[in-house]
Amino acid sequence: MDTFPNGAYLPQKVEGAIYKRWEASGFFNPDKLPPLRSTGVSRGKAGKQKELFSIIMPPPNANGALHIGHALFVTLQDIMTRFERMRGRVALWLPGADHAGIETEFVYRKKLEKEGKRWSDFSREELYSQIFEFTQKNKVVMENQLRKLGASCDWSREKFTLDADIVGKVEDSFVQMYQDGLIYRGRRIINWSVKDQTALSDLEIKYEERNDPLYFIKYGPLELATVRPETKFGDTAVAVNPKDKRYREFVGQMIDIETVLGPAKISVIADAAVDPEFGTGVVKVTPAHDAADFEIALRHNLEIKQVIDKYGRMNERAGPYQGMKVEEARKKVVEDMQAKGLVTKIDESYKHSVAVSARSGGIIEPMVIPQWFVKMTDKGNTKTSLRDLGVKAIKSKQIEFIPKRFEKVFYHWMSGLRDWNISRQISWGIRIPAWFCANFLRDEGAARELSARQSSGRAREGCPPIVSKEAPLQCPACGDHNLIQDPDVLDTWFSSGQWPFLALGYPDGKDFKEFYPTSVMETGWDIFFFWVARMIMLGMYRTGKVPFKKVYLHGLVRDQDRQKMSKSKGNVIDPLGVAELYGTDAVRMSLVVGNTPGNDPIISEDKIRGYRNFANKIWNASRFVLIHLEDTEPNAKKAKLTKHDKKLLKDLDGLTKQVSQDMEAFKFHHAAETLYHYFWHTFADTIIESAKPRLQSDDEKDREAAKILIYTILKTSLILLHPFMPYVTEAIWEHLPVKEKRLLMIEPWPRH
RNA sequence: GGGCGUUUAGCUCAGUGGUAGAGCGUCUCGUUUACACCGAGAAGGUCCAAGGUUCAAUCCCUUGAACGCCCACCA
Repeated sequence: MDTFPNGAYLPQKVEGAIYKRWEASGFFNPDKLPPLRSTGVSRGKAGKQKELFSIIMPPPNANGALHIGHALFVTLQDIMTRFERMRGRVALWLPGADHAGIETEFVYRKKLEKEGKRWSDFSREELYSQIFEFTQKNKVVMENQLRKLGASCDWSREKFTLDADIVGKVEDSFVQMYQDGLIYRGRRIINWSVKDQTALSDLEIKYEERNDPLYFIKYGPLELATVRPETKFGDTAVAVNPKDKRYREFVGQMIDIETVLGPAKISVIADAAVDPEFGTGVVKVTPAHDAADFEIALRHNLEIKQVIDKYGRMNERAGPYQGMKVEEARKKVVEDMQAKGLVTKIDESYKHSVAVSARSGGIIEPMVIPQWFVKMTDKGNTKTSLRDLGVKAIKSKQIEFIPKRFEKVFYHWMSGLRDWNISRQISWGIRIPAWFCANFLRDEGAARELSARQSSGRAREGCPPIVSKEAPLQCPACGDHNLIQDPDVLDTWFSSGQWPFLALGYPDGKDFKEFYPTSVMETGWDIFFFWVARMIMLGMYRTGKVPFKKVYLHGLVRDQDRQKMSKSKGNVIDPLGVAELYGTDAVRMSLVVGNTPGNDPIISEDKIRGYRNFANKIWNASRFVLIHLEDTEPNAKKAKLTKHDKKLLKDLDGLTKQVSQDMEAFKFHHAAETLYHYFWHTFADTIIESAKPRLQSDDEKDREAAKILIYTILKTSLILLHPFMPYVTEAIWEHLPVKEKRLLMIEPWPRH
């Protein structure tokens, strides 16, 4: 028994070697799984149909170390995979890593800053290769961390979102969607992040409540309220509600107004979007810098006049205020208007929401800049309406959410879908496969001076963009040879939204044909819209099938005070650190027990310690059993089981059944807790205790019965516990006196 | 302004139309040779509130409260 030392279980001494043995066995690879021993039939053959299980790992961002949230998904997905493998399925868990465009670019910017270098010191190509190297290094670190956490994924199939074949397929999708009219180059109001110097999608911004003064300003005969007087240079109308009797006489008129730049004329329009209750019921319309105003401009064909530039400074239209930052200009404009007596009132108590970049916190300036958009809805065309495709996938029950309530969340979000801006003005990512000729660029530049309706509706005067995977030699319309590729890159979620089928080798790959649609997608609810909803829509569009049959959504790991863990708060639990300290199994158990789908789990070091104790309990109870076996399996023929023994073994079957049902129903928290309680308080505290005197009995048959009893229960318990606590169970399994023993990871799950 | 969720023991959470559950914590006892990362035992709950359905409600329905979250073109 020297390989099975006394005393405490020391995970640090066994985990590394065990993972190596698993990996070397090849059993992570579904192609290399051996037949099931119990039946002798080949794995996965139930009837003639192979029973497959597949799960695609949400690729972690290759820009840093894994955090506790990653440990949570590893635990849940590994539990599923190990369970399915043991019950005989051809189980594939496909790992990957994400280049994570904008996030990685920001991380790398900070890294450069720390090193005293500047982003602008490098060419685009230099930066790209530097960041590529950076992600490759991180990827290796992450892979080893995933190993440490016990992930039984098939490393031979690992994919990176920038692998050449993946990039090619993403470009194919772009081209296809362009041809289908699902992707278009559009001139619409977008979220411009001044700080980040890129456009962001609606999901990448958040709203912060601010207290800004509301200025009441004279506009000739009218008076209106605004928080942004500095944008008045971009006003192209004044709007009132069509039902508002107060202003009826002005609608359709040009009114004379006095401004800080002198007298001017502006038209008054009526639009239902104006709330007569707000302020004076009159609103200035600034289509270039306000999303609502842009919509109004579309309805009334107003001119779009940009007055703020990409750096958040006033442009030439602002006259004397040109070059000032927005905040500064606001102050000056108000002062000058006050001097002219144009400000009638200032409401200092006004509260409203301001859009900021969710990532950097920088202010969002709505602007009209040409971008690439994915059309989310297509009236009447259910084949190309991404929204219709997505809704259909859920309505038809081809996809089931766990927990179910996310169905409602999904429909709700889908109902309000707006077109998705997928171009980012950054370097790191998949470059947009579109080329522009001089004519195109001239035309797009000129379009800035056109009205909303003109620029969106008119036939192009210039050439269209050339959307193609390969660089074209010349513009087919004008013959220009000096084509430049669109400098922008794709939103990361555009590529990761296609991950399930891309990672499996769509459209011709063997894995794609075999494993798609995948069995389950397991991820956090925080990226439900970003990722899950888009995978569903893009999967349906591109492959005609759902990307997965079930979606299991876990929550955000929080600390004892329910706070989100973050480095700045200093409340993070480093999963690798605690795994080293208390053992991986303890960390995994603490992440799964008491954690129901869709809810945020709370984890503390105390909880982890509790399961460290449990691992130790398993270790020692096993040691006790093995000491009494003296290295041989107990002989059933010699044993005389009592009625009570038989009842206990029947209870064990009940446990197996209960746990199996829980696993199949994705109630991992319940299965884990049931096993914990059974092993410790039923098996160790009661059954082993009462077996002690019998193990000393003079009656050989009674002695043998006691051995059979505790050995049988131990064996079954180890199997059932293995998906949850793979290391300690495998470590003990090595010492069991089983003939022709193989790894516990492929031991058949008991019948139930 | 819409929508979603939560509310059960001191803490973290399960759970069921039929006498309320676990872990941790607390208290008492125990130096039993697998384990002190242990064992035996105990205390501790109007299951958020009110009303309804029912023979019976913590669970189903209605209304409300508190807390949390998501969505939204709040000038």
